[in-house]
Order: sequence, then structure tokens, then C-alpha cells
Amino acid sequence: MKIENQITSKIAEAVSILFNITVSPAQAAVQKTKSEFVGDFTLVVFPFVKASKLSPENTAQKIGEWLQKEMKEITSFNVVKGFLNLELSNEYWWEFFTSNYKNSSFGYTPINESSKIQMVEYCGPNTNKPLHLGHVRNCLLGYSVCEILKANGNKVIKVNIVNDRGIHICKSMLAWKKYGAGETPESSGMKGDHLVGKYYVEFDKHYKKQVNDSMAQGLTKEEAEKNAPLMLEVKQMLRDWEDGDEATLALWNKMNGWVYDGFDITYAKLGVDFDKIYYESQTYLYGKEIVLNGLQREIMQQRADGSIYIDLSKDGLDEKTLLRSDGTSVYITQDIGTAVLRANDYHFSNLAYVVANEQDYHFKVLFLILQKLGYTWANGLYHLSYGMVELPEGKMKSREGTVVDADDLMEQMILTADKTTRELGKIDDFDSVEANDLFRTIGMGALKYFMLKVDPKKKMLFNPAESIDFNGHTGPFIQYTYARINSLLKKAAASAIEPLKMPMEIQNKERELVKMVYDFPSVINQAAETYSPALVANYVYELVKNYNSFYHDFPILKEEDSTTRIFRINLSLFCAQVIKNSMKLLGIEVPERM
RNA sequence: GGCUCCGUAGUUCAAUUGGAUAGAAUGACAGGUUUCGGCCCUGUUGGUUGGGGGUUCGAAUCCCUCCGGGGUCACCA
Repeated sequence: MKIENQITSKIAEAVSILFNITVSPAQAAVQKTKSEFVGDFTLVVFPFVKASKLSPENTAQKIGEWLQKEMKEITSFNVVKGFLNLELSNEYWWEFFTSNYKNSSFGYTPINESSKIQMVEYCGPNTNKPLHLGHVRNCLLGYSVCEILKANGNKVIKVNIVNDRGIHICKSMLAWKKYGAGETPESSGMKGDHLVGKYYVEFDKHYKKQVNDSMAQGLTKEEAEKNAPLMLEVKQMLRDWEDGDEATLALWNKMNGWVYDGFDITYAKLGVDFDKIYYESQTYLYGKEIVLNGLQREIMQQRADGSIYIDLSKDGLDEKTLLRSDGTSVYITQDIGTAVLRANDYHFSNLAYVVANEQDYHFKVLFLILQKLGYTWANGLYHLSYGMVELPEGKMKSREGTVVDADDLMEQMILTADKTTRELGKIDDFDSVEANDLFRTIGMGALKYFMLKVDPKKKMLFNPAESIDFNGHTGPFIQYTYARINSLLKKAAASAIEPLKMPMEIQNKERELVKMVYDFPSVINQAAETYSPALVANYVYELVKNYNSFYHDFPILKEEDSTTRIFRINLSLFCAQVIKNSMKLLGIEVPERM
């Protein structure tokens, strides 16, 4: 049992005996003492002053005295206004330190048979264009959340949903057929997803020209758009696809194949992966029977024209159409089908969708419908609604060409890491494989940290110039600290064998570090509960800053007192381990040297 | 317009979920045994938490209102 919880239950006991009141665990809970004050844990006593009929100071004083008598771990306390600061014994912290400092999986909860199954959907690409900056945030978040959930003791299943059908992919196909002259990834040397994306743009170009020409001849914009030959052709192509026309399907398969080869490269570079990929072309028909079944059970209604909808007005939402009058599915119907399919495939207890907050309304409706259909697992659905990525000049607009491409972005980061690292000249003895691996580690570390340090729920500004910065609150800063500790530990290898004993004197900064690594498991827990990698990112940064300050102020290998020296070496070891484990949760590697 | 999310140093982000004097980074300026790896460390500077009201021992956080911004309101996805 964690010491905070022990203290909390003792506090409940204390106020019951002293003031004759019963309090909730929340009221008796302690929090970490702020660093400006002396102490380890703090109780806020204001909620008890009415019952104690004493001043806040005296209330705190009484509780403090009682706790000090009852708990051997509490050696002293002080009172500032209504705040009771408790200080734990060095022996307590020492006991914690010695029993965990060598544990390479410190903070991680093991997974066993009774672990919950947690599914996470992320990425969600379309097959008509390459991944962009928005997908990057999505993928990094999704992957990191999965790592955190695993570390918190869940069985995690990572799934992707690929939007591989519909008018958008037909546009690329048609343009390729008309203007492509048989171009392939091999013949052009282009990555498959980029090649297909090129023809999507190509379609738009020709289409716009047709529209403009018609408008010049006096048609309204609407008429021109609707009747442009290209638009009519592409709609016919979609019908052909739905009818199973062989030539159309063959072209579709070929071009999607190119795209998937391209995506695989991008996923690998990003360091993300999936246990199962769902394709909309395979699931889009599945929701229909569920809706029809819902109609029979009168959960849904039918209009005179045959379309089927659900009335959510009693829940503060609107009517939502689920099947068109011609009987075909709409987007949300596919999502209903896919969700049921997944529940049958994996029997998850939770399913989190990593999708941008522009779809908040969609998921509200989706979850509500699934609940109304009576699926028990529907209560375990969660929309991890993250904020959109914006650029200094505003939103990304594909029409204005301001989209930041994922592959280009990663390449830029790695090139910058290359340049910066070579300038420092510390890795002159690396061969080219080692060096390239390092540049990738640093460049991707910078990018990942930059995107994960901000609260997922908030929109974020992506400033290319700042993201590439390696100083301050950045990934490379953390990686550097790790590499430096690693170098220290290598040199210390011999002396570290001596037995670890508690030093006579423990410095404040050492004590702070011990307390910080002690927090790691609860940081993981909180990050898992709130689906927030940002908590881990900010925690590890704080730890690194504290370590650097300690490193600056105190000798480690050069410390003359051997007991203190051994302690400091092992404290460094413990910190390095927690840094590494934290970064792993963010999907970021740490280099042994840099 | 309805619904919804957001607004914190010049800028980018924090703030233990209602707790102490709102903290970091960056920028600017000033400093520090580059020999345990200086991609480091220490200062100074910078705030009416968008404005106003309310709730209470206590509000950046909860409620109301106004101002400003985003998203969303399809038989599109």
C-alpha cells in the first residue's frame, strides 16, 4: 500500500478521534508538498476547522501531533496557515530506494490473465493522399497512449481504420487513367502514396478548369460543378466500383496497393504499428443489418421515402439519418458496423478512438446510438478528442498548398539533427550506420517530444523553426541528459560494485530526486486514466531538470566519501532508468551516446 | 443563428483537477571549476489568468454575463 494512502486513512482516523467527524477519503487525501516548503506530503485542513472549532493553525497542529505519534514513518511536521506539511523519515525513503533502484521495469504494471482488454483506434488515413502533420499528431498520440495503457497493466490492441473507398479514391484513379501514361512508383521513383496523391491533385486541376470554362459560357457555379464531364465520369466510376466491375476493381487494388506500401514506410519511420487494420471497403455494408434490426425493435424510425433515422432530440441532439432512401449506408452507419465487428472480434472492455475534435458531435451520436441498441460494451467507448494542429500562418489548407507532409517533415528533422550533431563533433568515431541511427533518434525525438508535450485536448501550434530546436524544453535535451548519465555510469562500473549503504547525510536535491522517481508509477497511472502522454512528457522533463541541477552542484565519481559516492552513482542509475522508461512511453528512444 | 470547445508573461506551453507567493521554456540582459560530456547550470526581466459579477475559508479552475476565436450543425466522409 502506498504511503499516501496509509497517511490518508490515518488522517481519517485522527479527525474522527480528535474532532468526532467522518470524512471522505478525498477530503483526507494528502498532496505532494510544494518545493518552496519543507515537507513531503501536505494536508489541507480547512475542511475540518468547522468541526474542530479551532483556528486552521491549531487544527493542523493537533492532527500533526497525533500523526507523528501514530506513524513511525512521520518524523516531523510544520504548519503554515491551514497547511500541514508532513516529513517522512530518511529510513522510509531509503527503503523505497534500495528496493527499486535496480528494477529495470520500475513503474510498469505487469499484464496477466485478468488484465483488461483495451482497444485503441488511431491514424485513420484516406487512400487518396499521403499522411500529413495532422496524422502525425494522431499517430504519435495513439501509439504513446497504447504504451501508457500497457504500462498501466492493460492488454492493448491497436487498430487502424482505412478509408479506402468512395469518391475520393475514384478521383485519383480516374486522373491516373486519363493523364498517368502508365506511371508507377517504380517508373517514377515516387513513394506510392505520394504518386496517388499527385493524381488526386491532378484531378482537381482539370476539374476546376472544366468548371471555369463552363462558367465562362454562362453556367452558374453550381451547375458547372455538377455537370462537369470529369464529375460525371468519376461518379460513374464509383457506381462501377460498387457494382463490382472487374477493371475498376483491378485499378483500385493496384493503386491502393501502392498507397499501402507508402504508408508502411511512413509508419515504420514514425515508429508506430497496428495489430489489426480494418478497411472500410470490407465493413461499410455491415452496419446496415444492425440498423434494420434496430428499426424492428423500434429504436429507429422510417420516413415515407424509405430512409431510416434515429430521433435523438430527447437527448439534446438531432434526428440522424442512418440509411438513405435508396437503402445505402452513410458514414456513421459504417462506424456502427465497425464497432460491433470489433466487439465481436476482440471482446474489449474499452475502445478509445483517437480522432480530432472536429468530430466531437459525430462520436456523441455514435456512442449514444450504440447504447440505445443495447450493447453493454458501449459504455466503455471513449473519444480521445485531440485539438487540431495549426501553423503560424493558420490552419493547413490543401487548396493553398500549406499542408505539411509527414515524410518531408521527418526528413527535415533528421537532417537538422545530422547537421547539429556533426557541428558538435562528439561522434567522430561513429561509423555511418551508427551515425544515421543517432540522427534519426534525435530528429524523431525532437519531433515526438514537441508534439506530445502539449495536452492532447488542446489545439497546438506547430512552428517548424521551434520544433527543430534542441535546447530547453525539448526531446534532445532529455536525450542528452540520459547520454551523459550513461557515460558516467560506464566510468563508474568498477566502483559501483561496492555495497550500497545509507549515507550519513542526504542532500535536499538528492532527496528531491528520490521523491521524483517515487512519483513515476502514479504518473503512469494518471496518464493512463486521462489518456494524456503530456503528463509523462512534462514529468520526465522536470526529472531531468532536477537531475541536471544535482549533477551541477555535487560531485559524483569524484566524491571522496565512498558511501556517498556509491549512493550518488546508483541514484543516477535509477534516474536514467526512469528517464528511459518515460521516453519509451512516448515512443522516443534514448541514445547511449550523442 | 443553435449546440460545443477554448482564451494564462512578447511567444510556445505548465499549474498535483477547488489549495499556499500562477511556474517552465524561449527571447533579451548578466553571470558560472568547459577535466564526472557546456545540447549544461545560476540569476535578472516579464502577469488585472480576455472584461465584469457571483459561489466560499480559498477560484486560472465551478456558475452567470459580455467580448474575442475555433469546431460543428448533410440522405458528405
